[in-house]
Amino acid sequence: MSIVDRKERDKQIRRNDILVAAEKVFAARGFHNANVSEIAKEAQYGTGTVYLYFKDKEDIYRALILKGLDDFFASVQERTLSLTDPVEKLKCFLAEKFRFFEAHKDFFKLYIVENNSLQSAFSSEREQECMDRHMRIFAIGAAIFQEGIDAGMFKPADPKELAFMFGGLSNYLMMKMVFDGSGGSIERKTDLVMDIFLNGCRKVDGKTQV
Amino acid sequence: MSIVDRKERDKQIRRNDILVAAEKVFAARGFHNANVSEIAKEAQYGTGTVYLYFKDKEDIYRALILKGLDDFFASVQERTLSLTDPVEKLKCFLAEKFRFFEAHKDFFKLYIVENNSLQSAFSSEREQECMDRHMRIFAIGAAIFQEGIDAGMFKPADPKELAFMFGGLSNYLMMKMVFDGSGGSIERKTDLVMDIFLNGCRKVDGKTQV
DNA sequence: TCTATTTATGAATCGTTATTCAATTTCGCA
DNA sequence: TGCGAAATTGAATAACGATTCATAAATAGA
Repeated sequence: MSIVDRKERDKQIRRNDILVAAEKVFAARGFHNANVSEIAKEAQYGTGTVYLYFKDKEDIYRALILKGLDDFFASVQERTLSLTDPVEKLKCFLAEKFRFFEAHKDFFKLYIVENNSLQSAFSSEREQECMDRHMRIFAIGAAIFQEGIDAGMFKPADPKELAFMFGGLSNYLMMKMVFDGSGGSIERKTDLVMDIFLNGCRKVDGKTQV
Repeated sequence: MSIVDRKERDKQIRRNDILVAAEKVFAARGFHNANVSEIAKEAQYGTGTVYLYFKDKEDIYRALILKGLDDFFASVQERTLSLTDPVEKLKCFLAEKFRFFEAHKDFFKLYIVENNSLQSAFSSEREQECMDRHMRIFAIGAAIFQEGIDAGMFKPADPKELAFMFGGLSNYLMMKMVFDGSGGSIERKTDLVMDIFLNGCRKVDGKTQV
């Protein structure tokens, strides 16, 4: 058994080496400009070896997105579950999003920047898997808004729409941060987004309040 | 003169035919998957003809973005200039954004979805022109927030950051609308975004208010 | 109408790169 | 150590598609 086990484990290690290299190369040059031999070289393998672990170039990309989303989902789930207050949950979700993507900037680039433009071109079996993971994460946000609405804390609105906009708001702030390094600490960005999304940017004293 | 003029005018017409075709093809298949002969066929010209009007494939794409942004800028500028109240300006800007992109969905796909992933790969002379136009539009938003802050209507904050997030919020709602047709009327979407961004999604009666 | 000039064409070229595969190396085992 | 199986390799293949260019069509002016 030990030998079979080790082989399997080594296989996973090699597979992972390739994924790590691919993430770097894809993020640096974009899906279309990255080439497989480049990924292989980065991972210190021969070009053909890559094809022992992945069906084709797209398969590498999908596996990468899948792994990233699974990791993100797991970490959000773990931190969010113990909380009950919707506002706290939302804040925790957001902070984790900033933390995770700041720690995985390459993944962020792939996921937010590249992914959209690839959707249309591809339709592998994995495509659906990726979409499932994406929706699962989206659903966390939508559920929190639903809870908040039910609890009378948030205005009645379509929770999916809210989750969508909340995601957009935070993604854009993250983009700014990933590309030009601005935005300040995770704490600051979290508070900023929470404040805008929950309270708005309108000043609330006296006559300017509507 | 008349002959020279006509030639020039015809040239512009042909150039525009190609741009119209390219917008359609790029939006449908993405920059990398679209091919030039496809664009030529869509425009009812031979492949080589395209190269009489554009330097290369990227040049077509850039010209498209440039034209779209110029049109958008002009229409926003025109409608916004006469207003004085920052909130009204913002609302007008947003409504125009929804109106414009809803009328030019293909352009929206190119600009929002494709553009990000192409930034890194390209660096033509036109690239800078596109970025200039982009910044010019962004500046309109940032200026409105600045005015609002100065007038004491908005919370003191970095107007650029606000403009960025405001853009993200509305883009995401637009994406939803462009891709699955949801979101309701322009009026409704505008009000939704304005309300969230200005007042937040928190319910403001009694104990739930902080 | 006829020639010169401009414009259009799409087949051929050329470069690129994903993918394959025959040859080689490594590994497990006796 | 030596044999067969499994894994690795990177050069060769094959497909694709941007760009060019020799040829043809259209046009302007005489």
